[in-house]
Amino acid sequence: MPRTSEQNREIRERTKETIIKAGLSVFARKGFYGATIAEVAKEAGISKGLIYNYFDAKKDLAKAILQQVVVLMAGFETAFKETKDPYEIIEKLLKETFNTIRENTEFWRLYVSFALQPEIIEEAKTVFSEVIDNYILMIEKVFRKIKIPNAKIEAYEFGALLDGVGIDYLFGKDNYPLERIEKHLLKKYGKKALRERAKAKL
Amino acid sequence: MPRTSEQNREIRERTKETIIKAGLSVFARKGFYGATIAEVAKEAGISKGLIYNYFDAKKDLAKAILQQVVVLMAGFETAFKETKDPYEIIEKLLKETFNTIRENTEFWRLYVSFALQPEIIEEAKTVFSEVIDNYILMIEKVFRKIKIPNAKIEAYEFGALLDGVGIDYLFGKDNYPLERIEKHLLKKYGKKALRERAKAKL
Amino acid sequence: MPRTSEQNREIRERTKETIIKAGLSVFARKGFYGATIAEVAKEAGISKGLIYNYFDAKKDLAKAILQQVVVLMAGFETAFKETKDPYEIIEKLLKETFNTIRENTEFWRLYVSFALQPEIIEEAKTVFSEVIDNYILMIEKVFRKIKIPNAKIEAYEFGALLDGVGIDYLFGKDNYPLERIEKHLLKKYGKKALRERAKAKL
Amino acid sequence: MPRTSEQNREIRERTKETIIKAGLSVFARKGFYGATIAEVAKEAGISKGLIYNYFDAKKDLAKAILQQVVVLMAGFETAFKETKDPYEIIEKLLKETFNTIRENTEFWRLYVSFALQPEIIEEAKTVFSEVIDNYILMIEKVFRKIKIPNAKIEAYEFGALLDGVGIDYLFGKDNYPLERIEKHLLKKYGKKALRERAKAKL
DNA sequence: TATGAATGAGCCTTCATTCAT
DNA sequence: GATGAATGAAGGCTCATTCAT
Repeated sequence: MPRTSEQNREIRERTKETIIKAGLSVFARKGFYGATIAEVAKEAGISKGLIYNYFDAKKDLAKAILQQVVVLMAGFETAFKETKDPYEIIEKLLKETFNTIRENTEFWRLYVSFALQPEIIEEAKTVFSEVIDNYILMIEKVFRKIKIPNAKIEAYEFGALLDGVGIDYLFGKDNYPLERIEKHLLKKYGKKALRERAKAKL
Repeated sequence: MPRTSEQNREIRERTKETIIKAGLSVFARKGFYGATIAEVAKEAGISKGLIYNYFDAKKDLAKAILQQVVVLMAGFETAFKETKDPYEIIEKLLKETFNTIRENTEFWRLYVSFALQPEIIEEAKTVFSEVIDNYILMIEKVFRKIKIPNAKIEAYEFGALLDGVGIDYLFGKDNYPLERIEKHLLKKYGKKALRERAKAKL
Repeated sequence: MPRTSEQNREIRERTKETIIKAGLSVFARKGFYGATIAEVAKEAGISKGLIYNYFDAKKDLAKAILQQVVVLMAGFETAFKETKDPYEIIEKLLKETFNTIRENTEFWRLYVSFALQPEIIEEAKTVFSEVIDNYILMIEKVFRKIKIPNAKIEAYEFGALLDGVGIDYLFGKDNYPLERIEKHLLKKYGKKALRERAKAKL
Repeated sequence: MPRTSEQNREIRERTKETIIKAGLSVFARKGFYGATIAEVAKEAGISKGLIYNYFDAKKDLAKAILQQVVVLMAGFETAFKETKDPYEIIEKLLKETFNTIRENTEFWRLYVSFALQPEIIEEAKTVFSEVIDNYILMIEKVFRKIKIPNAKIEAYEFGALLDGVGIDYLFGKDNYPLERIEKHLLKKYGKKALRERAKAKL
């Protein structure tokens, strides 16, 4: 008895998911060139050939993974849309970012890798630009709400700061004082400090 | 009549230089895996084989390029050793960094690439860690001199900030408000602002 | 519908066989360095890449061929384990060896090549040493059984003699009086002659 | 002042000698394919280029080396032309051969290598055939003189025996009972034994 | 849908050979 | 005659991709 098309759809979806997940893992660990279709297949527990049933080429798998990364990052942002208190948003954002840096280091690396090698996936740059822009925009709004002067540029600074911490941590993982920096920034961008900065301008 | 060994030394030096320069360019554009020895040779205007007369393997060329990058960065630092006024150091440092980001974008990219792929060159991580550590240390001293509280962690923040700006600029080059951020930071880390921060602590 | 693993096993076995056979032929004709993976592939009627689906490196193919040679030689020996009459064993051994020299000349050449170039396959020396040792040991036993004095050293002589004939035949194939030497040795190591030698000692 | 053509001739001769000597050494150690022109040059203490001033190609150097080997072997033979006593000739021959096997192992290997890979030097086979033929012929004469029956075929056997010992020694150097075999053969081909064999036939 | 054997283009590397000096 | 920098052909090996089943 052949499968119904509904069953097939489900299978396809599940398999695709599996492949992307495996790809995410392998790509993050090895980078685009270092990763092998064979290894992705192995990690996914399927055959090499099957991957080509779902993706036309290695690059297309990378594209799908990129999308996944974007989705994850988007989810990361929207998580704060419900939070009302702007100070709380910032605090959560900081904590969440530091957690990501700490725990999903490889994931971070993938994110940077993609962005650094636009020759692999043209879309990468555009896609990430958007993500970053949104991120910055969100921060900007928050800053604006709490009357931080120069909100826009301060938002850029905030974003760069976190990206920079992430990068520097990647470089010198073992000795990087990630915790201390986190505390430092939590204070610097804490309610009290931000309020003072807002006042100072007046 | 054979060439004198002096002549040969010169030739070798020049050719090596040529290769490294070409390598720097190609590696920066394509990344280690994306770059091809053939392309490096073409860019250098020499034969593939000749490269192996100077470097044992692709990795060794990468290593040499890495060294070059380090030398440049080291020169970058020492440039400020003569400057006495701490406020001036910071100003110069900022301006210089922004110039590098703006003009040597590809160079920047290579720097990050290397650091992100320690599988390629083991030394990369160590080497960059040291460079960064020195950089941070220098800033820390300056901050300490002008009584910025938390000098060490502030130095880390400063370094991360600049790295982050560099990265974000790489991501979204065309729309990134590099100039405005530069101005912003020049103010934020300007004499006046820093003095206030020093006082504030008291 | 994918092939059953049984089918795959069969395919792999057959292909591997094909490759080894082609390798044996090409290696014997050209030697390890002279032989080309491309040529082996061509001789096997497959693509270059496929060889690496079965062997990690050229050396490993050589190793497999070496094993094949060893298997053949081992089979060669065991063939006489059933024969009881020691004189018959020697006669058969001689005839068999001369047949091999005559008909499997290339095979012989490969055998010697491998043994002469242990840089290529470390195991070669060990492996062949064992084969030879066994061979000598077998002869020694036979000699001992028929009371030939100095059985051990005579066995070494016997082995050297046959190896030497093989080599000399390789050198000067066309003019080498292989048949006459065979007859000569059949007589010299024939029942009658050996019995006399045994008696002589008394 | 330019060199006289006589001086030049001398220089050329000496240099050629040096190259061949170095080549002999390197080829013996590494085999034809394993040896490198660069290494030969280094061993000779000259430049790569200079070799091509004396030999058109690697093969031609090999050919010259081959000739050298032949000369050495020929000298080996002629050394006995003066000896009158046939028994002494055989004894000397045996001792000399075993010495060569023992001390000039690498040289032996080269000899065999050349003979085994006629695709490298076509002449090798012819040349060695001649050498061997002469060798055999000489033995044959000696055997004939002392009335050994079947002198010709016995000579072939004698030659094969020595070649075989050489090969087997190459295979299993460390454990091969070279000394004992030497003694054994010295007895077997000693005056007393040979005389008996001569008588036996009558 | 799924498998993995098979293909072949492409890349790194070696090294005999050439050539400017 | 001598040097060694430079060339380029060739070969080993990898791996994305195809295809028969």
